[in-house]
Amino acid sequence: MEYQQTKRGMEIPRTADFDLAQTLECGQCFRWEQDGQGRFTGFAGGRRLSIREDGAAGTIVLEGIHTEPERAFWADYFDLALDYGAVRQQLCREHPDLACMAEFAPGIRILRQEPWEALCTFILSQNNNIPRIKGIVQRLCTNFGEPVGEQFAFPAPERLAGLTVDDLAPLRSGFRAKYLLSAAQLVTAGAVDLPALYTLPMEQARAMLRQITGVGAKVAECVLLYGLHRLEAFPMDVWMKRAMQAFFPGYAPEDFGAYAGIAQQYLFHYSRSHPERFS
DNA sequence: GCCCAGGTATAAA
DNA sequence: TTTATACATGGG
Repeated sequence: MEYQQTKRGMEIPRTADFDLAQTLECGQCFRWEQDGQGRFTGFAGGRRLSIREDGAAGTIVLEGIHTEPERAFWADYFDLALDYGAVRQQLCREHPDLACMAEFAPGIRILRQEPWEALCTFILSQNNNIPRIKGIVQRLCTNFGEPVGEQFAFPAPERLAGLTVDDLAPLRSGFRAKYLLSAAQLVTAGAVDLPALYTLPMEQARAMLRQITGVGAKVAECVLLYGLHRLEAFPMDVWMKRAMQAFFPGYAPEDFGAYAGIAQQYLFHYSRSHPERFS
């Protein structure tokens, strides 16, 4: 996706392929907040960003982004190199029943988040709601992360590996605290090799993640999709199982191919928009 | 107060 | 291999 540089920062076209709210509020990330005017401020990779739509200019503005390394970082984070419009068309062509569903989240993009942060946040997400997950993640950063300007970076696994459940009490994360420690310990010890997950065959990658206590099928799939950008991953929860049975009987996730994760998002948002069809 | 959250570990069928 | 329950906590 092309961009232009202006006084305000980096600007990219506001097309149907990139919707900030759909992308940042869909439950794939937990460190973005919207102010009253549609401006999202978030934190990733030790960097802070405010991003908003400018309807008049027809652009999405990455405010204050003026250097090449910053541009490169956020272009990668928002996955600007992938043509989501083309992917959407391909998916809808191969699976016609997806066409009407894609209308409910056409501008969603799969962020390239850091694997460790995604692992932790999806462990925290289980049997939980987004507002509270955000609160726990914020307390995790302020209590154990390195200060970066006025914010705090996400704490490294080594920082957490030596802690106890009692140490994590300030997070108020409940039963998930012990899961967080299991993840930190296995990652620090090397039993869970996060960089290897980028290229390992999916089944091996899943098995590696599931060594962690508290990482089941759903969390492992979320980590692979949202943390490793393995777009063939297909997080399967109760809703998704019902949606699959209702609309794609006999389908397996892998039938959606290399972009199953994006198809999953269309299906998920569609099913959430039509709860009456699943009662 | 009550219900529930994009689950998982564990113990029974 | 499938089905029930506890789990910690707090948002709505």
